[in-house]
Amino acid sequence: MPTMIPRPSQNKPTETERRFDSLEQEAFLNLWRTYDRLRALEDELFAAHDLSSQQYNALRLLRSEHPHKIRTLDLAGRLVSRAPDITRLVDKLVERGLVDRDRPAENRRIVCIGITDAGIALVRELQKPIRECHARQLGHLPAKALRELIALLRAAREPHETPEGNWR
Amino acid sequence: MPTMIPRPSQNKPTETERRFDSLEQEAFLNLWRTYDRLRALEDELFAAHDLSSQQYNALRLLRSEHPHKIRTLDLAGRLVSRAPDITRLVDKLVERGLVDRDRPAENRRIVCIGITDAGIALVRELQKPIRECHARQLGHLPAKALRELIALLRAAREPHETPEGNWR
DNA sequence: TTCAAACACTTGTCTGGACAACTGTTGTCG
DNA sequence: CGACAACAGTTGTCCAGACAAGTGTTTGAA
Repeated sequence: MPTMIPRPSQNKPTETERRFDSLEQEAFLNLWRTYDRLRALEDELFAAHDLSSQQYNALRLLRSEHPHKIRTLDLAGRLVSRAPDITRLVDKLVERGLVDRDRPAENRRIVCIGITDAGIALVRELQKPIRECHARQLGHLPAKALRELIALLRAAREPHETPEGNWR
Repeated sequence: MPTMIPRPSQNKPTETERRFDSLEQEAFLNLWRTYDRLRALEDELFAAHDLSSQQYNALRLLRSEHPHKIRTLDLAGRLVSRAPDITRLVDKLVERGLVDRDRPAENRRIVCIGITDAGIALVRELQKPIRECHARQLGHLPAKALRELIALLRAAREPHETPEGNWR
């Protein structure tokens, strides 16, 4: 057995000691693995509608702000996952007529993005299948466990959220 | 307030009702967000060594099997994240001399991959900075919380793991 | 024995994500 | 007023990830 973390005594190695370098690493790799497994289910659903999860995410956020429009970089900052490529992400949604952009005359630096009726219709159409998908992902856990999981995840990333990090 | 899930009574909306379509969705989005935030820290470290987390993952796995070699698709199946592009992932590691491949004469269909001394040296060199990185990611949580988190994550993905899914 | 099916990758090709460099716009300070 | 920095995106370019189609190898059944 190659490199292994030092242990004080001769007990049998724990799961962490056998497979991971630290408890924190075990937690992170479990997080990564779980995300990967669960995302696969979602991806399948979104792919059937030619959407990525990030695109759907943007639509959901824009719908919740409707009829208000929001700035491009605001949108980027509120997505679940970091999105340096926000321009082209929005480009594709515009091409499909799901959102629209406009550059207000009073401040021509910014670009405001809003969801169209077609976009709202799509989100509406997806609502039920997505809820079912989430049920397949996590429906086997009781509500209590889900709430504990949510609380622990929040605590886990808390130091890494910027104060204005208002994702959803 | 646009589309919102029906509620039985007139209490004030819960966090879930205000921002998410279901508790399962809230859990999944928290999982995604947390993964995204924590991964950013890791990525920075790996990028400094021109590695992706998936590549490091492969190296770590190969090192743990050293001096045995393993088949390409075995390797792919044991990575944390799904890797349909395993060939080219390994290509890059071969180019850098971190792993080597050979095609055994007794079965020329398969390709076996092993880590080289240079690969072992790199993993060794990275071990300390990575442990520190994991501490930055999650060191603020007490061990008890980490263990609870790990258990919940395991339970969450359990139905979505194939029986032979022996990732690490 | 031969030939089709299964296996284990490999390659072609496309799309999306990442960073950096660039453009146009607006504050702001001498 | 004029120049320069800061802002808000946008574009160029590269690289990783995904799927599908292709290649070489082996098995196994007619």
